Amino acid sequence: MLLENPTKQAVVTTADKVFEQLQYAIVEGEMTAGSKISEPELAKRYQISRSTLREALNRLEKCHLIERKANVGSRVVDCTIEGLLELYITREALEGMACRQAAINMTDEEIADMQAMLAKHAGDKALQEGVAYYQEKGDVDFHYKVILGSHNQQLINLICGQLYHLVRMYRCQFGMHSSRATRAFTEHTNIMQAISDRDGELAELLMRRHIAASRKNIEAKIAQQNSVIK
Amino acid sequence: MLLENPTKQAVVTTADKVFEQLQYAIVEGEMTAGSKISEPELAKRYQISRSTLREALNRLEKCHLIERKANVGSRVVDCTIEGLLELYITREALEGMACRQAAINMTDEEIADMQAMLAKHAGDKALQEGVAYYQEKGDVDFHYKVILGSHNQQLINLICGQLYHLVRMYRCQFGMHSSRATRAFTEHTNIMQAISDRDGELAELLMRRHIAASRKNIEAKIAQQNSVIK
DNA sequence: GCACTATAAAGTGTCGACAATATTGTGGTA
DNA sequence: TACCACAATATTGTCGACACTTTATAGTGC
Repeated sequence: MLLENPTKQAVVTTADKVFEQLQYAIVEGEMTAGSKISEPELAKRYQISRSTLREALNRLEKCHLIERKANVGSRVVDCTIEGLLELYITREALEGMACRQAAINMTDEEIADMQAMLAKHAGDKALQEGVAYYQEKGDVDFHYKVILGSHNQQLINLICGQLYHLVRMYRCQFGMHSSRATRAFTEHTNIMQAISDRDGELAELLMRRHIAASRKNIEAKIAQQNSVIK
Repeated sequence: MLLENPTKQAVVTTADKVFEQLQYAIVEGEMTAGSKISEPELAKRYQISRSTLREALNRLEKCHLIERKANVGSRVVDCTIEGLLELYITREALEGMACRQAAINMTDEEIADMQAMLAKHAGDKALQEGVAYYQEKGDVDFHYKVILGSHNQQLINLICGQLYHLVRMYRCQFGMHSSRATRAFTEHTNIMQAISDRDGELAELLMRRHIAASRKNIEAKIAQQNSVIK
Protein backbone atom coordinates (compact mmCIF):
# COMPACT_ATOMS: atom_id res chain seq x y z
CA MET A 1 0.00 0.00 0.00
CA LEU A 2 1.95 2.92 -1.33
CA LEU A 3 0.20 6.25 -1.05
CA GLU A 4 1.02 8.17 -4.19
CA ASN A 5 2.48 11.60 -3.78
CA PRO A 6 1.19 14.17 -6.29
CA THR A 7 4.50 16.05 -6.34
CA LYS A 8 6.45 12.91 -7.19
CA GLN A 9 8.54 13.41 -10.29
CA ALA A 10 9.37 10.75 -12.84
CA VAL A 11 11.94 8.22 -11.67
CA VAL A 12 14.54 7.83 -14.34
CA THR A 13 17.96 7.66 -12.77
CA THR A 14 19.26 4.92 -10.49
CA ALA A 15 19.56 7.38 -7.65
CA ASP A 16 15.84 8.01 -8.03
CA LYS A 17 15.05 4.34 -7.65
CA VAL A 18 17.28 3.87 -4.64
CA PHE A 19 15.80 7.02 -3.13
CA GLU A 20 12.32 5.58 -3.46
CA GLN A 21 13.34 2.27 -1.94
CA LEU A 22 15.10 3.95 0.96
CA GLN A 23 12.20 6.29 1.48
CA TYR A 24 9.87 3.33 1.68
CA ALA A 25 12.24 1.51 4.03
CA ILE A 26 12.44 4.48 6.38
CA VAL A 27 8.74 5.27 6.34
CA GLU A 28 7.81 1.66 6.98
CA GLY A 29 10.38 1.33 9.71
CA GLU A 30 12.57 -1.29 8.04
CA MET A 31 15.38 1.13 8.75
CA THR A 32 14.83 1.87 12.41
CA ALA A 33 14.32 5.49 13.36
CA GLY A 34 17.36 7.17 14.86
CA SER A 35 19.77 4.53 13.58
CA LYS A 36 23.05 5.44 11.93
CA ILE A 37 23.54 4.98 8.21
CA SER A 38 26.69 3.41 6.85
CA GLU A 39 27.35 4.60 3.32
CA PRO A 40 29.65 1.74 2.30
CA GLU A 41 27.25 -0.86 3.66
CA LEU A 42 24.14 0.60 2.03
CA ALA A 43 25.95 1.09 -1.26
CA LYS A 44 26.94 -2.55 -1.24
CA ARG A 45 23.47 -3.73 -0.33
CA TYR A 46 21.88 -1.81 -3.22
CA GLN A 47 24.76 -2.65 -5.57
CA ILE A 48 25.53 0.96 -6.39
CA SER A 49 28.49 3.25 -5.94
CA ARG A 50 28.76 5.59 -3.01
CA SER A 51 28.26 8.64 -5.24
CA THR A 52 24.89 7.39 -6.37
CA LEU A 53 23.93 6.49 -2.84
CA ARG A 54 24.91 9.95 -1.63
CA GLU A 55 22.71 11.46 -4.30
CA ALA A 56 19.81 9.43 -2.92
CA LEU A 57 20.71 10.41 0.65
CA ASN A 58 20.62 14.06 -0.36
CA ARG A 59 17.04 13.66 -1.47
CA LEU A 60 16.10 11.88 1.72
CA GLU A 61 17.54 14.80 3.62
CA LYS A 62 15.41 17.11 1.50
CA CYS A 63 12.23 15.48 2.85
CA HIS A 64 13.66 15.48 6.37
CA LEU A 65 13.79 11.70 6.56
CA ILE A 66 17.48 11.66 7.45
CA GLU A 67 19.89 14.11 9.06
CA ARG A 68 23.50 14.62 8.08
CA LYS A 69 26.49 16.01 9.90
CA ALA A 70 29.67 16.89 8.08
CA ASN A 71 32.46 14.35 8.46
CA VAL A 72 30.32 12.26 10.77
CA GLY A 73 27.50 10.76 8.76
CA SER A 74 23.77 10.37 8.42
CA ARG A 75 21.09 9.14 10.77
CA VAL A 76 17.48 8.22 10.18
CA VAL A 77 15.32 10.86 11.86
CA ASP A 78 14.01 10.06 15.29
CA CYS A 79 10.30 9.66 15.90
CA THR A 80 9.44 11.48 19.10
CA ILE A 81 6.18 12.64 20.59
CA GLU A 82 7.42 16.22 20.50
CA GLY A 83 8.30 15.87 16.83
CA LEU A 84 4.86 14.50 16.07
CA LEU A 85 3.11 17.36 17.85
CA GLU A 86 5.35 19.90 16.13
CA LEU A 87 4.44 18.32 12.81
CA TYR A 88 0.74 18.66 13.54
CA ILE A 89 1.14 22.31 14.47
CA THR A 90 2.98 22.96 11.22
CA ARG A 91 0.31 21.11 9.28
CA GLU A 92 -2.36 23.17 10.99
CA ALA A 93 -0.71 26.36 9.75
CA LEU A 94 0.08 25.21 6.23
CA GLU A 95 -2.96 23.13 5.42
CA GLY A 96 -5.22 25.73 6.99
CA MET A 97 -3.86 28.32 4.61
CA ALA A 98 -3.93 25.87 1.70
CA CYS A 99 -7.60 25.30 2.42
CA ARG A 100 -8.29 29.03 2.40
CA GLN A 101 -6.51 29.36 -0.93
CA ALA A 102 -8.36 26.34 -2.27
CA ALA A 103 -11.66 28.06 -1.53
CA ILE A 104 -10.42 30.98 -3.58
CA ASN A 105 -8.57 29.26 -6.40
CA MET A 106 -10.13 25.87 -7.09
CA THR A 107 -11.99 25.60 -10.36
CA ASP A 108 -15.60 24.54 -10.41
CA GLU A 109 -14.51 21.31 -12.07
CA GLU A 110 -12.06 20.53 -9.28
CA ILE A 111 -14.73 21.20 -6.69
CA ALA A 112 -17.20 18.94 -8.46
CA ASP A 113 -14.53 16.29 -8.65
CA MET A 114 -13.87 16.42 -4.92
CA GLN A 115 -17.54 16.34 -4.07
CA ALA A 116 -17.89 13.22 -6.18
CA MET A 117 -14.99 11.66 -4.31
CA LEU A 118 -16.57 12.43 -0.96
CA ALA A 119 -19.87 10.98 -2.11
CA LYS A 120 -18.07 7.81 -3.10
CA HIS A 121 -16.35 7.63 0.27
CA ALA A 122 -19.70 8.11 1.94
CA GLY A 123 -20.88 5.00 0.15
CA ASP A 124 -17.81 3.05 1.20
CA LYS A 125 -18.24 4.23 4.72
CA ALA A 126 -21.85 3.18 4.89
CA LEU A 127 -20.81 -0.22 3.60
CA GLN A 128 -17.94 -0.82 5.97
CA GLU A 129 -18.57 1.04 9.18
CA GLY A 130 -15.43 1.79 11.08
CA VAL A 131 -13.06 -0.01 8.74
CA ALA A 132 -10.00 2.18 8.85
CA TYR A 133 -8.22 1.33 5.61
CA TYR A 134 -10.43 3.08 3.10
CA GLN A 135 -10.90 5.96 5.43
CA GLU A 136 -7.12 6.30 5.80
CA LYS A 137 -6.65 6.34 2.08
CA GLY A 138 -9.64 8.62 1.70
CA ASP A 139 -8.23 10.95 4.31
CA VAL A 140 -4.94 11.32 2.46
CA ASP A 141 -6.74 11.73 -0.87
CA PHE A 142 -8.90 14.47 0.55
CA HIS A 143 -6.05 16.41 2.07
CA TYR A 144 -3.92 16.10 -1.06
CA LYS A 145 -6.71 17.43 -3.24
CA VAL A 146 -7.29 20.41 -0.99
CA ILE A 147 -3.58 21.22 -1.03
CA LEU A 148 -3.33 20.91 -4.79
CA GLY A 149 -6.50 22.96 -5.03
CA SER A 150 -4.72 25.90 -3.41
CA HIS A 151 -2.86 26.32 -6.72
CA ASN A 152 0.00 27.67 -4.63
CA GLN A 153 3.19 25.97 -5.72
CA GLN A 154 5.04 27.03 -2.61
CA LEU A 155 2.47 25.44 -0.32
CA ILE A 156 2.20 22.35 -2.50
CA ASN A 157 5.94 21.76 -2.47
CA LEU A 158 6.29 22.24 1.25
CA ILE A 159 3.37 20.07 2.28
CA CYS A 160 3.31 17.29 -0.32
CA GLY A 161 7.00 17.29 -1.15
CA GLN A 162 8.33 17.39 2.37
CA LEU A 163 5.92 17.32 5.27
CA TYR A 164 3.84 14.40 4.13
CA HIS A 165 6.78 12.00 4.02
CA LEU A 166 7.19 12.58 7.72
CA VAL A 167 3.46 12.32 8.29
CA ARG A 168 3.43 8.92 6.65
CA MET A 169 6.44 7.87 8.68
CA TYR A 170 4.77 8.74 11.96
CA ARG A 171 1.57 7.08 10.79
CA CYS A 172 3.41 3.83 10.17
CA GLN A 173 5.71 3.82 13.14
CA PHE A 174 3.18 4.83 15.74
CA GLY A 175 0.53 2.63 14.14
CA MET A 176 -1.94 5.48 13.94
CA HIS A 177 -5.18 4.31 12.39
CA SER A 178 -7.56 7.09 13.07
CA SER A 179 -9.98 6.19 15.84
CA ARG A 180 -12.23 8.98 14.71
CA ALA A 181 -12.98 7.93 11.14
CA THR A 182 -16.66 8.83 10.94
CA ARG A 183 -16.01 12.05 12.79
CA ALA A 184 -13.26 12.97 10.36
CA PHE A 185 -15.52 12.25 7.42
CA THR A 186 -18.12 14.69 8.70
CA GLU A 187 -15.43 17.32 9.11
CA HIS A 188 -14.26 16.74 5.55
CA THR A 189 -17.80 17.26 4.33
CA ASN A 190 -18.09 20.54 6.19
CA ILE A 191 -14.78 21.75 4.83
CA MET A 192 -15.90 20.85 1.34
CA GLN A 193 -19.05 22.86 1.84
CA ALA A 194 -17.08 25.93 2.86
CA ILE A 195 -14.85 25.55 -0.17
CA SER A 196 -17.73 25.26 -2.59
CA ASP A 197 -19.29 28.30 -0.90
CA ARG A 198 -16.01 30.07 -1.69
CA ASP A 199 -15.76 30.96 2.00
CA GLY A 200 -12.00 30.99 2.49
CA GLU A 201 -12.11 32.18 6.07
CA LEU A 202 -14.42 29.42 7.21
CA ALA A 203 -12.58 26.83 5.15
CA GLU A 204 -9.33 27.68 6.89
CA LEU A 205 -10.94 27.69 10.30
CA LEU A 206 -12.53 24.28 9.77
CA MET A 207 -9.35 22.73 8.40
CA ARG A 208 -7.37 24.02 11.35
CA ARG A 209 -9.91 22.62 13.78
CA HIS A 210 -9.88 19.33 11.88
CA ILE A 211 -6.12 18.96 12.24
CA ALA A 212 -6.08 20.32 15.77
CA ALA A 213 -8.68 17.71 16.71
CA SER A 214 -6.38 14.95 15.48
CA ARG A 215 -3.53 16.43 17.47
CA LYS A 216 -5.56 16.69 20.63
CA ASN A 217 -6.74 13.13 20.10
CA ILE A 218 -3.12 12.03 20.11
CA GLU A 219 -2.22 14.18 23.08
CA ALA A 220 -5.08 12.61 24.99
CA LYS A 221 -3.89 9.11 24.15
CA ILE A 222 -0.38 9.96 25.28
CA ALA A 223 -1.64 11.43 28.53
CA GLN A 224 -3.73 8.31 29.08
CA GLN A 225 -0.78 5.99 28.50
CA ASN A 226 1.40 7.98 30.85
CA SER A 227 -1.18 7.90 33.62
CA VAL A 228 -1.51 4.13 33.23
CA ILE A 229 2.25 3.68 33.46
CA LYS A 230 2.35 5.75 36.61
CA MET B 1 25.70 43.06 4.29
CA LEU B 2 25.07 39.40 4.92
CA LEU B 3 22.07 38.69 7.07
CA GLU B 4 22.99 35.83 9.32
CA ASN B 5 20.71 32.85 9.30
CA PRO B 6 20.15 31.28 12.72
CA THR B 7 19.82 27.79 11.27
CA LYS B 8 23.13 28.06 9.47
CA GLN B 9 25.40 25.20 10.36
CA ALA B 10 29.17 25.35 10.59
CA VAL B 11 30.93 25.51 7.24
CA VAL B 12 33.69 22.94 7.22
CA THR B 13 33.78 21.19 3.89
CA THR B 14 34.63 22.73 0.52
CA ALA B 15 31.12 22.04 -0.70
CA ASP B 16 29.88 24.15 2.22
CA LYS B 17 31.99 27.09 1.17
CA VAL B 18 31.00 26.88 -2.48
CA PHE B 19 27.38 26.54 -1.43
CA GLU B 20 27.61 29.76 0.53
CA GLN B 21 29.24 31.61 -2.33
CA LEU B 22 26.69 30.37 -4.83
CA GLN B 23 23.87 31.16 -2.46
CA TYR B 24 25.16 34.69 -2.14
CA ALA B 25 25.60 34.97 -5.90
CA ILE B 26 22.04 33.85 -6.56
CA VAL B 27 20.44 35.96 -3.86
CA GLU B 28 22.31 39.06 -4.97
CA GLY B 29 21.50 38.40 -8.60
CA GLU B 30 25.06 37.88 -9.81
CA MET B 31 23.71 34.68 -11.25
CA THR B 32 20.65 35.90 -13.10
CA ALA B 33 17.32 34.38 -12.12
CA GLY B 34 16.06 31.75 -14.51
CA SER B 35 19.45 31.21 -16.15
CA LYS B 36 20.81 27.75 -16.85
CA ILE B 37 23.69 26.35 -14.83
CA SER B 38 26.57 24.55 -16.51
CA GLU B 39 28.21 22.13 -14.11
CA PRO B 40 31.55 21.89 -15.92
CA GLU B 41 31.80 25.66 -16.23
CA LEU B 42 30.94 26.40 -12.61
CA ALA B 43 33.24 23.66 -11.38
CA LYS B 44 36.09 25.20 -13.33
CA ARG B 45 35.33 28.70 -12.11
CA TYR B 46 35.40 27.61 -8.46
CA GLN B 47 38.33 25.26 -9.04
CA ILE B 48 36.56 22.20 -7.70
CA SER B 49 35.50 18.87 -9.10
CA ARG B 50 32.01 18.29 -10.41
CA SER B 51 31.18 15.97 -7.51
CA THR B 52 31.82 18.72 -5.02
CA LEU B 53 29.88 21.21 -7.07
CA ARG B 54 26.95 18.83 -7.30
CA GLU B 55 26.97 18.51 -3.54
CA ALA B 56 26.69 22.29 -3.32
CA LEU B 57 23.94 22.33 -5.94
CA ASN B 58 22.00 19.80 -3.92
CA ARG B 59 21.96 22.18 -1.00
CA LEU B 60 20.88 25.06 -3.19
CA GLU B 61 18.01 22.92 -4.36
CA LYS B 62 17.13 22.27 -0.74
CA CYS B 63 16.49 25.99 -0.16
CA HIS B 64 14.62 26.22 -3.46
CA LEU B 65 17.21 28.53 -5.01
CA ILE B 66 17.72 26.27 -8.01
CA GLU B 67 15.63 23.63 -9.78
CA ARG B 68 16.93 20.43 -11.30
CA LYS B 69 15.64 18.12 -13.97
CA ALA B 70 17.11 14.69 -14.51
CA ASN B 71 19.46 14.41 -17.48
CA VAL B 72 18.81 18.01 -18.39
CA GLY B 73 20.36 20.24 -15.76
CA SER B 74 19.80 22.97 -13.22
CA ARG B 75 18.37 26.46 -13.48
CA VAL B 76 18.37 29.35 -11.07
CA VAL B 77 14.81 29.86 -9.87
CA ASP B 78 12.77 32.48 -11.58
CA CYS B 79 11.56 35.56 -9.73
CA THR B 80 7.97 36.19 -10.67
CA ILE B 81 5.25 38.32 -9.16
CA GLU B 82 3.14 35.22 -8.63
CA GLY B 83 6.01 33.51 -6.84
CA LEU B 84 6.48 36.49 -4.58
CA LEU B 85 2.82 36.61 -3.64
CA GLU B 86 2.78 32.86 -3.02
CA LEU B 87 5.79 33.28 -0.78
CA TYR B 88 4.01 35.93 1.26
CA ILE B 89 0.96 33.76 1.67
CA THR B 90 3.13 30.90 2.90
CA ARG B 91 4.93 33.22 5.28
CA GLU B 92 1.61 34.45 6.60
CA ALA B 93 0.64 30.90 7.49
CA LEU B 94 3.97 29.79 8.94
CA GLU B 95 5.07 32.93 10.73
CA GLY B 96 1.58 33.46 12.05
CA MET B 97 1.68 30.07 13.69
CA ALA B 98 5.27 30.60 14.83
CA CYS B 99 4.16 33.79 16.52
CA ARG B 100 1.35 31.98 18.31
CA GLN B 101 3.79 29.35 19.51
CA ALA B 102 6.24 32.04 20.54
CA ALA B 103 3.60 33.56 22.78
CA ILE B 104 3.24 30.15 24.40
CA ASN B 105 6.82 28.92 24.48
CA MET B 106 9.20 31.85 24.75
CA THR B 107 10.99 32.17 28.05
CA ASP B 108 10.72 35.36 30.05
CA GLU B 109 14.39 35.99 29.30
CA GLU B 110 13.83 35.73 25.57
CA ILE B 111 10.91 38.11 25.79
CA ALA B 112 12.94 40.62 27.79
CA ASP B 113 15.71 40.30 25.22
CA MET B 114 13.38 41.08 22.34
CA GLN B 115 11.83 44.02 24.13
CA ALA B 116 15.30 45.43 24.67
CA MET B 117 16.02 45.01 20.97
CA LEU B 118 12.83 46.82 20.02
CA ALA B 119 13.65 49.65 22.41
CA LYS B 120 17.04 49.99 20.76
CA HIS B 121 15.46 50.07 17.34
CA ALA B 122 13.07 52.75 18.57
CA GLY B 123 16.09 54.88 19.41
CA ASP B 124 17.67 54.28 16.02
CA LYS B 125 14.44 55.10 14.38
CA ALA B 126 14.02 58.39 16.21
CA LEU B 127 17.56 59.28 15.17
CA GLN B 128 17.23 58.44 11.51
CA GLU B 129 13.65 58.88 10.41
CA GLY B 130 12.79 56.91 7.35
CA VAL B 131 16.23 55.49 6.74
CA ALA B 132 15.49 52.02 5.51
CA TYR B 133 18.71 50.13 6.20
CA TYR B 134 18.52 49.71 9.95
CA GLN B 135 14.84 49.09 9.74
CA GLU B 136 15.47 46.37 7.15
CA LYS B 137 17.98 44.67 9.36
CA GLY B 138 15.78 45.24 12.38
CA ASP B 139 12.85 43.73 10.54
CA VAL B 140 14.73 40.54 9.79
CA ASP B 141 16.10 40.36 13.33
CA PHE B 142 12.63 40.71 14.76
CA HIS B 143 11.09 38.04 12.57
CA TYR B 144 13.96 35.62 13.20
CA LYS B 145 13.62 36.00 16.94
CA VAL B 146 9.91 35.37 16.85
CA ILE B 147 10.41 32.25 14.78
CA LEU B 148 13.15 30.93 17.03
CA GLY B 149 10.95 31.81 19.99
CA SER B 150 8.36 29.33 18.79
CA HIS B 151 10.73 26.59 19.96
CA ASN B 152 9.25 24.47 17.18
CA GLN B 153 12.07 22.88 15.24
CA GLN B 154 9.82 22.03 12.33
CA LEU B 155 8.74 25.64 11.87
CA ILE B 156 12.24 26.96 12.43
CA ASN B 157 13.72 24.70 9.77
CA LEU B 158 11.05 25.47 7.21
CA ILE B 159 11.09 29.22 7.63
CA CYS B 160 14.70 30.04 8.44
CA GLY B 161 16.31 27.15 6.60
CA GLN B 162 14.33 27.38 3.40
CA LEU B 163 11.81 30.16 2.98
CA TYR B 164 14.02 33.03 4.05
CA HIS B 165 16.63 32.39 1.38
CA LEU B 166 13.94 33.06 -1.17
CA VAL B 167 12.68 36.04 0.76
CA ARG B 168 16.13 37.59 0.67
CA MET B 169 16.41 36.82 -3.02
CA TYR B 170 13.20 38.63 -3.82
CA ARG B 171 14.21 41.49 -1.55
CA CYS B 172 17.44 41.96 -3.48
CA GLN B 173 16.17 41.40 -6.97
CA PHE B 174 13.04 43.51 -6.73
CA GLY B 175 14.86 46.14 -4.70
CA MET B 176 12.29 46.07 -1.96
CA HIS B 177 13.18 48.54 0.78
CA SER B 178 10.08 48.73 2.85
CA SER B 179 8.23 51.95 2.23
CA ARG B 180 6.33 51.42 5.43
CA ALA B 181 9.16 51.35 7.95
CA THR B 182 7.59 53.32 10.79
CA ARG B 183 4.32 51.55 10.26
CA ALA B 184 6.04 48.16 10.44
CA PHE B 185 7.81 49.15 13.63
CA THR B 186 4.52 49.95 15.31
CA GLU B 187 3.18 46.59 14.23
CA HIS B 188 6.23 44.86 15.68
CA THR B 189 5.63 46.60 18.97
CA ASN B 190 2.04 45.45 19.09
CA ILE B 191 3.01 41.88 18.27
CA MET B 192 5.59 41.99 21.02
CA GLN B 193 2.95 43.15 23.46
CA ALA B 194 0.70 40.24 22.57
CA ILE B 195 3.58 37.82 23.03
CA SER B 196 4.52 39.20 26.44
CA ASP B 197 0.83 39.00 27.39
CA ARG B 198 1.04 35.32 26.40
CA ASP B 199 -1.92 35.92 24.10
CA GLY B 200 -1.17 33.41 21.35
CA GLU B 201 -4.37 34.03 19.43
CA LEU B 202 -3.82 37.76 19.17
CA ALA B 203 -0.11 37.33 18.45
CA GLU B 204 -0.91 35.12 15.48
CA LEU B 205 -3.60 37.47 14.22
CA LEU B 206 -1.31 40.50 14.39
CA MET B 207 1.58 38.73 12.71
CA ARG B 208 -0.67 37.59 9.90
CA ARG B 209 -1.99 41.10 9.40
CA HIS B 210 1.56 42.42 9.49
CA ILE B 211 2.67 40.13 6.69
CA ALA B 212 -0.58 40.51 4.77
CA ALA B 213 -0.09 44.27 4.89
CA SER B 214 3.31 43.91 3.25
CA ARG B 215 1.81 41.70 0.60
CA LYS B 216 -1.01 44.12 -0.13
CA ASN B 217 1.49 46.93 -0.26
CA ILE B 218 3.30 45.07 -3.01
CA GLU B 219 0.10 44.17 -4.82
CA ALA B 220 -0.85 47.82 -4.81
CA LYS B 221 2.50 48.83 -6.28
CA ILE B 222 2.18 46.25 -9.01
CA ALA B 223 -1.33 47.38 -9.85
CA GLN B 224 -0.11 50.97 -9.96
CA GLN B 225 2.77 50.13 -12.30
CA ASN B 226 0.44 48.20 -14.58
CA SER B 227 -2.04 51.06 -14.80
CA VAL B 228 0.78 53.49 -15.64
CA ILE B 229 2.00 51.23 -18.42
CA LYS B 230 -1.48 51.08 -19.84
C1' DG C 1 13.21 24.66 -49.74
C1' DC C 2 11.58 21.78 -45.99
C1' DA C 3 11.32 17.81 -43.11
C1' DC C 4 13.36 13.95 -41.33
C1' DT C 5 17.35 11.09 -40.03
C1' DA C 6 22.01 10.22 -38.70
C1' DT C 7 25.95 11.86 -36.61
C1' DA C 8 28.73 14.74 -33.54
C1' DA C 9 29.09 17.53 -29.51
C1' DA C 10 28.04 18.74 -24.95
C1' DG C 11 26.14 17.73 -20.57
C1' DT C 12 24.56 14.87 -16.83
C1' DG C 13 24.77 10.39 -14.16
C1' DT C 14 27.69 6.84 -12.26
C1' DC C 15 31.86 4.68 -10.95
C1' DG C 16 36.22 3.45 -8.35
C1' DA C 17 40.24 5.40 -6.07
C1' DC C 18 42.54 8.62 -3.09
C1' DA C 19 42.72 12.28 0.64
C1' DA C 20 41.08 14.19 4.89
C1' DT C 21 38.63 13.60 9.03
C1' DA C 22 36.51 11.10 12.92
C1' DT C 23 36.36 6.96 15.80
C1' DT C 24 38.20 3.10 18.06
C1' DG C 25 41.70 0.55 20.35
C1' DT C 26 46.11 0.24 22.73
C1' DG C 27 49.74 1.31 25.70
C1' DG C 28 51.85 3.99 29.10
C1' DT C 29 51.86 7.05 33.09
C1' DA C 30 50.24 9.18 37.34
C1' DT D 1 42.36 2.12 38.38
C1' DA D 2 41.61 6.24 35.81
C1' DC D 3 43.20 9.20 32.40
C1' DC D 4 45.79 10.91 28.50
C1' DA D 5 48.54 10.33 24.12
C1' DC D 6 49.19 8.01 20.12
C1' DA D 7 48.55 4.58 16.54
C1' DA D 8 45.27 1.82 13.77
C1' DT D 9 40.93 1.56 11.62
C1' DA D 10 36.81 2.97 9.55
C1' DT D 11 34.06 6.58 7.44
C1' DT D 12 33.25 10.64 4.94
C1' DG D 13 34.74 14.19 1.41
C1' DT D 14 36.86 15.00 -3.04
C1' DC D 15 38.70 13.86 -7.40
C1' DG D 16 39.11 12.46 -12.42
C1' DA D 17 37.41 9.22 -15.87
C1' DC D 18 33.83 6.76 -18.26
C1' DA D 19 28.80 5.72 -19.70
C1' DC D 20 24.58 7.26 -20.98
C1' DT D 21 21.22 10.90 -22.33
C1' DT D 22 20.02 15.11 -24.43
C1' DT D 23 20.77 18.66 -27.72
C1' DA D 24 22.91 20.76 -31.71
C1' DT D 25 24.54 20.03 -36.43
C1' DA D 26 25.07 18.29 -40.89
C1' DG D 27 23.34 15.59 -44.53
C1' DT D 28 19.97 13.16 -47.39
C1' DG D 29 15.62 12.45 -49.68
C1' DC D 30 11.39 14.31 -51.25
